[in-house]
Amino acid sequence: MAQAAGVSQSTVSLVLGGKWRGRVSPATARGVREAAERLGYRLNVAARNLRLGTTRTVMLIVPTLDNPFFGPVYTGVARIAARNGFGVVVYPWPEAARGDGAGGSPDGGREAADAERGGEGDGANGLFGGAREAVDGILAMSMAEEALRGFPGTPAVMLDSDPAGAAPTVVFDVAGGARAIAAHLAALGHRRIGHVASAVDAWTFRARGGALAASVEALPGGTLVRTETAIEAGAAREAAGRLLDGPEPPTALVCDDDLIAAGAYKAARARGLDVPRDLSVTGMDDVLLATALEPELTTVGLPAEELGAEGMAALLAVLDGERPPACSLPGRLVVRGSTAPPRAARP
Amino acid sequence: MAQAAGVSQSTVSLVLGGKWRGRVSPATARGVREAAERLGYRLNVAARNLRLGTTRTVMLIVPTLDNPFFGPVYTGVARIAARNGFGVVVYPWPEAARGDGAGGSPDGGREAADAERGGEGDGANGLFGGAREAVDGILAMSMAEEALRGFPGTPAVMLDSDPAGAAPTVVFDVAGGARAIAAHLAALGHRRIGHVASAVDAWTFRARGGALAASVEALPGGTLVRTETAIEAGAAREAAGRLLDGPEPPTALVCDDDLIAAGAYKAARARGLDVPRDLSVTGMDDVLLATALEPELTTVGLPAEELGAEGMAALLAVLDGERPPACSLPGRLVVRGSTAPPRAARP
DNA sequence: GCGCATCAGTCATACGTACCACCCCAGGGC
DNA sequence: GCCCTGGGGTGGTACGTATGACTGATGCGC
Repeated sequence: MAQAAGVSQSTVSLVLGGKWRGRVSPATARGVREAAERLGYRLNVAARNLRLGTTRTVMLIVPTLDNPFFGPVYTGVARIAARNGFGVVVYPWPEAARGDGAGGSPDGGREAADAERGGEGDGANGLFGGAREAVDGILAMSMAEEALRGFPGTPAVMLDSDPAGAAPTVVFDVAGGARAIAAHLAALGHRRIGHVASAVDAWTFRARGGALAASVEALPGGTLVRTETAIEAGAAREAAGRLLDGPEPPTALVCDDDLIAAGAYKAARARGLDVPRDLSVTGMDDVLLATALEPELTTVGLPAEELGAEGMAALLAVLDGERPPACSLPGRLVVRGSTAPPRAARP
Repeated sequence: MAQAAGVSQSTVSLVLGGKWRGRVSPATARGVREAAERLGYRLNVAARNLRLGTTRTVMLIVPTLDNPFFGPVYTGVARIAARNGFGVVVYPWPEAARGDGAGGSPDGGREAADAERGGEGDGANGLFGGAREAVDGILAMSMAEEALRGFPGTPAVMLDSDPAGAAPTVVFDVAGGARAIAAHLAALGHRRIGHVASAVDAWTFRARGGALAASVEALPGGTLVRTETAIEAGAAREAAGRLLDGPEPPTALVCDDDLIAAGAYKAARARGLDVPRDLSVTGMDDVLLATALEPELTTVGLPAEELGAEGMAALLAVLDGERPPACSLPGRLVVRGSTAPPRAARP
């Protein structure tokens, strides 16, 4: 390439690296670029990374791609990253989110494959997957801190995760959201409230449940009945059904997220209950589904894109050697058609 | 590190790289691993990538993270990749999917940022973002082939994209799915059918629309009325409404995906029409939403995970220098509660 | 005409790994 | 005692880039 352009390798690096101003004449620079274009030559990323000791790329770890909620989070991250010359790569890591294998390396089945090919645990830590590990920083969304153990020494910020940990965090004020829902239902006259909780063992759900329980119990005459549900379709419906079929069924169901609320709708319909006349239902997250349901769902909207942006900003601070303060973003109660006064409170 | 373990750098590389069997004694190998553990030492990924000229990582490009449909696709890709010692990284690239900027580099705002910092287009092609570009192969989901222009020379397989292109493809048989829906509605007695099409200009939607139109027009007395909708919430409702408010409204609405179908439900309800008694509605994709709706949606389930797995297998073949044959995966019509004979056909 | 500054570019080196070629040593056959 | 073999390990080099130190040429002030 260098001789194709009639210059030295240094000059090629200068030009293609974009820092030629004042060192290389515009004419020469143009010549180099044209030669590169002609030959389809591009700078070798691995060599650059090695030389610079940096990749200017961060990794966003998410529990799954099945949840559209992470879309806007990525958007926020990518926006701030781009503005600062960073790239973003997404790494879905369900094992870490579920807790199994969170202590291990981020290789998932790779180690198994390694062993299969005769490795029998030699490498000890996952060695394959260059690009995935070659990042300057990590944003871990809805994860336990153990998830970071696979990346010792890599700067990290936790999103929507327990702020009590060692790593800096940016979280939603999910407790505030839960309190807002409780206050809304209390104002409508509800006292006997059901909580259809997510079975996922994550800080965000623990925090929602805790705040909800505290709010309801502080209510005169308030009682909370609780059940858990997996995310599989149908499971939420069954779980909500358990509460509705119990003695003294609740007049309102608070669901840990919007998808669970959809299950609650179906449980209500199956029992001939009208939402919201016979049963109020609330969700959390305000994803597209919330307005696709009939009636539209009362829920708490969480600023997902802002979370991503704040998280990336915090990570940039960490990379600059600073220690960003913990950050909590408030949600917003969105009252739609799924909540109303309980039957008994009406004339 | 080498002297900490009392061996040469070569031996460290051998041991940590996992190919020491027969070259290093087990005792020495253990010593090296212990020293590495003690020092928190790990092999440098960038150096390895440079030396080997490979990263054993592939990139899955998706149009957006907002759509849960891509979750299972990733799962399928990751499964096959892991089995073969490859890592997978996800790169959401909305600009490419929309067609604007598809001819450019995969840098999105990065070039803008570059210019901002004084680059004024010098680098020409995106130079930042080491990890994102350092991949051995690309799987591009629901993309136009132009999206690959940003990665000249990188082996690629297109998923759910126009099979007429130069790159190998793995697609859903969306045309077959559309025909199955048309046949189902025809069997129920529907003749006047509305098509609420996605405004996204992608092969998959063009193929759906084309097959549907052909099927309906082949029907004795069959007519198809068509409208387009954006993905924004509410837009689908409005679009469906346009068809329902026209002269001689259709007795069935075929929607390009499940989310659009949810909008159609709302349009029907707003007009006092019962689904499926007054109006049949169908979707496509069979995402979770399909069973969250009431009534549950008749739709076509697409084998998303299988698509990912087949795609990754095809990419591995390409990396081996082979030329995998085009592959088309059939969908499966799932008849649920949203379709029924039209009113006129009933006694 | 001379010294000095500036411009345009090159040289040489280091980044950390993988692996070929080599070396050393112990043991064994004869 | 000598050659051979093979196991166990090391030396040295190349991968392609970025960059500080250096060089040669040109222009300019005096």
